[in-house]
This record gives sequence, C-alpha cells and structure tokens, in this order.
Amino acid sequence: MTAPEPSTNPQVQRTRSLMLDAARELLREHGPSAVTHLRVAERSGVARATVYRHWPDRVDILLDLLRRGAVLDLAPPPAELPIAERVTGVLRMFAAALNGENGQTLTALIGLAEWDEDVFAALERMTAFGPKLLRDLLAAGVEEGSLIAGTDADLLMNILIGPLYLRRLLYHDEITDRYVDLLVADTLTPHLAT
Amino acid sequence: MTAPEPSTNPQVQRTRSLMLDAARELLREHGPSAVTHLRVAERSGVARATVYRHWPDRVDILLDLLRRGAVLDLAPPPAELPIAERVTGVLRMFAAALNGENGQTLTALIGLAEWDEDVFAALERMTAFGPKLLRDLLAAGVEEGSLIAGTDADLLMNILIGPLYLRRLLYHDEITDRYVDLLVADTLTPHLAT
DNA sequence: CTTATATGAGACATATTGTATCATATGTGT
DNA sequence: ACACATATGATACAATATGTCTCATATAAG
Repeated sequence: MTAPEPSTNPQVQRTRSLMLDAARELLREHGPSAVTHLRVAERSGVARATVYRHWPDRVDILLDLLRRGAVLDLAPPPAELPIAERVTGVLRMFAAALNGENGQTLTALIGLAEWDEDVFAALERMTAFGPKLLRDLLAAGVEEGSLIAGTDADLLMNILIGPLYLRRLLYHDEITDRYVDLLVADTLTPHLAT
Repeated sequence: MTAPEPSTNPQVQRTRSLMLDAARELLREHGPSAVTHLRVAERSGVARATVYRHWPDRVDILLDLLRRGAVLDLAPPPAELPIAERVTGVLRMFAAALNGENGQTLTALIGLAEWDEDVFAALERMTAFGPKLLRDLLAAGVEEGSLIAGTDADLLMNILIGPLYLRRLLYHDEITDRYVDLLVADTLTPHLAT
C-alpha cells in the first residue's frame, strides 16, 4: 500500500507525459484495445522498451490516464444553500466529469474491471469520491432536518447518479443541466421537508 | 437489413453451438479480449479456419452470444394488477437478466460500443425491448389514471433502471428483489394517483 | 566532473492474426 | 443408394505483435 512516489526526474516526467498523451489519443480514437505498448511507442516517438519500463502491464496505462484526468477538487457546496441546490451542484460537477474524456476512460475501465479484481479495486478507489460526497450531503440533509426523516441517503444517491451513468454509458447522450434538474425535481422533491 | 437466415444444416448448428459454448466460457473466465478465433477454436475443438468462416469479425461472436442468451419472452404483466406491482414485475425480470450471464456479455459489449457504431446499434436493438416495455407500462399508467398526470414516463423509466445498471456494472452487486422493491417504493410512489 | 539513472536502438524467440489450399466429412435431394 | 453441394479439418504461409534482453548514449543529480 506504499504510494507509487512519482518521479521528480524531469526526463521521466517528459517521457511519461508524451506517452500518456499518445495513450489518451489512442483511447479516444480506437478504444482500450488500441492502447498497447507498441502503439503508444509509435505515436509518442518513445522507444517501445521505455513504455514497458513505465507500465509492465497494459491496464496500468489506462489507470494512470484516469488518475491523471481525475477531478479531485470536488468541494462540498456551501451549507447555506437549500439542499436541493447543493445536490444539483454536486450532480452537475459529476455530470461534467462523465461528459468529458474521463467518461471514455471510465467506460474502458468498467469493461476491464468485470474480469480483473485489481482494476475493479483501483476503479472503486478513484470513482468513490463523487458518490461519497453526494451521500454525505444527503445524510447531512436528513440530519439537519431539510430532508424528511425516513430518507435512505445511500439509496437516494444511487437513484440520482444511476440515470446519469445510464445516459452516458448506454445511450451515449450528453448529460445536460436540464436533465440533472429534471432528475432532482422528480427524485429529491418528495424527500424535502416542507 | 435482410435477416441472416440461420442455417438449418445440422452440421452447421452443431459446430456453431460448440463454438458459442466455448466463447461463453472464455468470456466468463477471462473477458472479451479472450474471445478470439484462436482460443474459441482451441477450446471447442473446432478448426481455427471454421471459426473465421462463421464470424469474420471478432465482435460478432459476442453479439451472437448476447442474441442467443437474450430473454425475448418478456410479456407485459396483466393489466388487472395495480401499477406498482406491474412495474415491480417487469423490473424483477429485467434485474434477473442483468444478474445472469447476460450481464457479463452486456458489460463486454458496452465497452466495445463506445468505439464501434455497429456494435452500438446492434446493442441498442437487443437491449431496447425491456426499457421500452417499462416505458409503455408507465405511459399506460398515466393514460388510465393510476399515475398522476404530470408523470414523465421516459424519465421515470430511466430513474428506475439506472440504479439497476449502476449496481450491476459498477458495484458488481447482485440486484435483489428487495432492492427493486425499495427502488419502486421510493421513486414510483410519489407518482401514484391516490 | 563523476556517478547514477533513463532512454534509444536493435536483436531475438515466440505467439497471434488473417488468408489460402486441398482432402475429407457431412448433409441434401433424387 | 447415389451424386452433388456444402462444411469442416489440417496445414502452410506471410505479416504482425509480444515480451525480454543487451549495450551504447543521453540526461540528471551531486
């Protein structure tokens, strides 16, 4: 569980960046199966052996892509706002992450995680933050009385983000702000304390 | 758009069945990347050239797997039942399909559909039936007055099945009947006409 | 300037992929 | 039972991909 301690060597950082740029392009254009050591080397101009040195295993390239693009500055919205607006704000940030290139990386990794426990665990670590933030927000809403007492924060969280994933992964539709608003209006409203 | 007219030749059917059995095992054990012409041939005992003859393209094997395992006998529940029970019934059948081996095939194809329009279109055709049945059911509920007038059948459908996909694809948790019940209780109840 | 580390270039054995050929097996219709 | 059409098995083949290794050179750190 020791941190991978990223190298401070500028040469390493430069080469690594070139390779990850190439990997992202390959992923976007041709999917995860195109992100091989050979193709990353060809497109980045880096020697093939160097790609193997950085990531002996292919999937680690994809995990690094998701790590690099991860939005980690998701801040809980100010508690002064009404709960519905706080929830909407978090969901919109979440939707933006799904809409962007991370959505593709995520799609690729979900496909791999089904058959690779290590990928599953890594993916869980990297995607847990958003849903956790939302669940805590909902739990706080119940605590402070702005949501009715019987509300199951965990279930409600899944009801809110489930349709977002569905729309992104299965329908390939962009998640609009309007869709988030409709979703919140339909699922959160019944739980609001009058 | 002409149908692929499945061969009635018993030799063809036998060989095909052997290969698809092997493909399903490979998919379950090692994922979609393991479903190659070579491995299907090795495991099924069929000559490699024969696998190429049946499916010149690798992904067609996976599409045939989903086609073979597709549950097509989803019947709309009797209209005498209360709308909540009808919805629950459909969702449970849907959940059962996701829980089973089709869930794995679906996961694999979702990953491919992101970068392959043909796979996306084929996947859409094969998975549209369940959601369509549910949406029609909800629309009928509005029509007959058992759901309140403002209900958006399409949105509600996505709210209902989104969490199911989320639980299956992202969390790798089995979708229990209890979970379906909780989901229906939370999301459908506010739309019930008193 | 010296030492440590990273990279580039290439070699190498092995595995995979896609296609082709031809003999044999199987099915179909008479 | 027979002849014909089709499917399959076995094998060969070139082209490409994969994983590992070596050593010369480039770059970084002190």
